[in-house]
Formats: sequence, C-alpha cells, structure tokens
Amino acid sequence: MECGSYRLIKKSSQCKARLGQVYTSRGVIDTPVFMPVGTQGTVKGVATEYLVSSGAQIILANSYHLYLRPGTDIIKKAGGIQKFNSWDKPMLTDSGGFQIFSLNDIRKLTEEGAKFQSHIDGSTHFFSPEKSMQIQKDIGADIIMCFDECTPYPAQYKYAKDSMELSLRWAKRCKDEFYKDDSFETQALFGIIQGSIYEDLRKQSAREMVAMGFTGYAIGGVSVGEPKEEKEKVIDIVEPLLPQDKARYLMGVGMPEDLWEGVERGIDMFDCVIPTRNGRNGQVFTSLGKLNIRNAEFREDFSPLDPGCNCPTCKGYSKAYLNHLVRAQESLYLSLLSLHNIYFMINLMLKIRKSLENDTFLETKKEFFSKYYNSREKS
RNA sequence: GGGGGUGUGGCAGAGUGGUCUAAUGCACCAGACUGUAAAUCUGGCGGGCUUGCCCUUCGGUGGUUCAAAUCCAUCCGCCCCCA
Repeated sequence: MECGSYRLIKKSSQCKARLGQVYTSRGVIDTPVFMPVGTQGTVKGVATEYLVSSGAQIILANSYHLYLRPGTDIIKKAGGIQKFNSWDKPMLTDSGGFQIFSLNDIRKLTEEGAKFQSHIDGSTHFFSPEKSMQIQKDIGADIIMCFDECTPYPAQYKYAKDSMELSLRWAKRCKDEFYKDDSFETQALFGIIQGSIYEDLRKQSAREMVAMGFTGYAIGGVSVGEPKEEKEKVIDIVEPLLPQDKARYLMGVGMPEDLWEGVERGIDMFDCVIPTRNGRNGQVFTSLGKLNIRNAEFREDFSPLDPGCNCPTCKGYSKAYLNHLVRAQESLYLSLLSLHNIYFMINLMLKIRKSLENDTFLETKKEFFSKYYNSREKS
C-alpha cells in the first residue's frame, strides 16, 4: 500500500463526515484524527510515553525548527526523527511554510524561495521548495508537506492570488524534487490548497493541486485570524473538489468546536498547538467547557479538571493543586495541563469516530455542544 | 544617656512644593492564544457616577502656602551607631 494512502470505511448518512484510515509505513491512522504538534521534535511538556498512553496516533514536527536546531545532520545520524525522540508511530513534518507567515518580519520572499533570519541567532538561511523537501526527507517523517506560503489574513485579492499561484508553482517543484529518489516508498507528500477567503482562488488552487496529483490534500491558510464562518466557508468551497479516495487535512485547526465543524464538512486530519500552548498558559478544555485553572475560583476546588476524564492529571490531581502549581510557577503544571488537553482532544476524536461508526454524528455533536457551552455558566 | 536615619497604595520601592491617585517591579483580578520566535501576551488593580469629572489617599495631629506625599511644629512607630 502506498504510504499516505486513504481508505474510506464509512461515510456519514447525515453529513460529509468520513470514517477512514490513513496508511503509513509506521502504522495505520484511524481518521478523523487530531495530531498534536511537536515543533521541535517534542510535544512540549509531554513525555513520549504519555503521548502514547493518550492514544495519539501521529504527531507533527517542524522542518524549519529542526533544521536550525539541532540540524538535520544530527537527526540523520540519530536514524531519523522517530529514533531521535523515541516516537515510533507515524509522524508528519510541516515544510516551513507556516514560518513564512509567522516570521513575517525576519523573512524575505522571492520566486526562488524564502530567506529567513534565524529567530535563534539572527543568521540567514534560505528555504526553497527543493531545500524543504531535502530537509523533510532527512528528518524522515511519514507524511511531509509541500513548501507553501501560508497566506496571512486579511489579504487583498491580488496578494492572495499571487500568493496562491506562487504556492502552486512551488508545489510543482516540491513534487518534482520529492519523486527524484525512492523516498515515496516510506514517505507521502501532501499538497496544500491556498487562496485566502476568495472562492475562485480556493477553487483554482484545489483544481490545480488535484490535477498535479498528491497523496493527500491539505487546506492551509486558515486559522490565521479569520472569523469562524469564513473558515467553514473555505472548507465548503474546497471539499467538493477533493478526491474521495485521498485524505483531507485542515492545517492548524483547532479548537474543539472547530474539530466538529471540520469533520462534519469532510475533513480527516487536524493539527493544532492549542492543547499544549493553552495548557502552558493555564487554559484547560473539559467536557463542560473551557476554564482557566489560574483563576481564583479554583483555589479550593478539590475536584479533577474534568469529571469524566481518564488522563493522568485528572486521575491524580485536583484543580486546587493545579491552581497552586500554576501560582507557584512550578514547572510540573506545564506537563500536567498540556497532557490533560492532549487527552481531551484525542478523546474527542475517539468520540467522533465512534459516532461515525454508529452513524450518530450530529446527535453526538449536539450533545457535546450543549454540555460544552452551557454547563459552566449554570454551576 | 548621646548622635544619626526613617515612616509612600497588599508588599518592595521611586518621587522631595503645582504636570501626583502617586513611576517601576511583585502580588492580586480577568482576558487572549488555532500548520509554536509563546511556561507568552493584553487589560485591570482607592471609591462613585452622568466616563468626564467629583470625592478620598503618601504614620497621626496641627500649621505655612493660591497649591503639601514633598516645607514647619509636634506626637507616635521603626532602624542604626556610640555609651
């Protein structure tokens, strides 16, 4: 079976949601799936063994960050990223395209590629589509991404069009570079659709990417500040143009509510920094809504974060204790909160997959939302 | 007993006649975070409302002055040095 190939198991009778699997040489991924982000080759604050016990099936790493530090030579010597960080399940690397967006002030874009100034020491580095492919081959993840420009929001039509077309030309170069050797036997290359919030641009991008032919397709350039409705509109525009027999990946998404909306619209894969970053900042996701564990109301609350949660944090520690750890700036809270949030997202996807098996997606979604949005206000 | 110093918002600590409800940090109270330059960032932090203004604040009291956290007197507290 081709690495990165998608198998549709069951389609919802209620909406576009799909239950399926993505094949990789390091294992099969049940979809819809949430992929925790481990930019520097580590899901911040979460040891690999806990990541495994959370049920995470695949995690991300980032080309730009690992290229700068420790350097791809070291990762190669280690035997690839999975040997390096002891994660032997599937992995996906982002191309550095998002850094073109986030490092806006210290990068310069040309047709050839992107010149970055290292955020670590200021040194200059150049990423081209070809270079990004080489780096991602060296890192050795199972799924790798095309080098693109993650178009900022808001973007003028002209900018969005030029940016999307540049990403198309880069995608062609990525594909050419990727298939130069036999990497495709163990790695899959996914294309990324851009076009900001403009219907014709999104359609053009989707059509041309599909015509070019990739193992899977990602929707990029979302969750960059646009309203929720715009994001959902973009999925609705792009999804019908994507082949049913390929995985669809919504990049950088998201919040629990976004995962439901994405799955409902036919998305199979999601990644987001939110469970870890927000965890480090005290925000916790629970079946009864979000809460900030730092807040005074939890000082004497000796119950777990989420009554129904099976994570080590909820099994072992109370809100009052976690509140204390945060106030005392004890580093343990970084791990405990990140871990809980990872479990929450993974369990959420499990619940979603189960509802698809039973073909009760919409009812389950409704039930989730009614608890998630109403419970905390009532109490 | 002699000499010197000091007292400012929850804490530390600036300010030494008007531009002072009083810098800054901490603490505290909230909010944000979406392919990670993030254990970060933002806002609030005496009271009232008609949100611009009014009232109350710099150990206590009493003065000087158009004007006092700032000057004077006095009282109270604390600290240091010498006996």
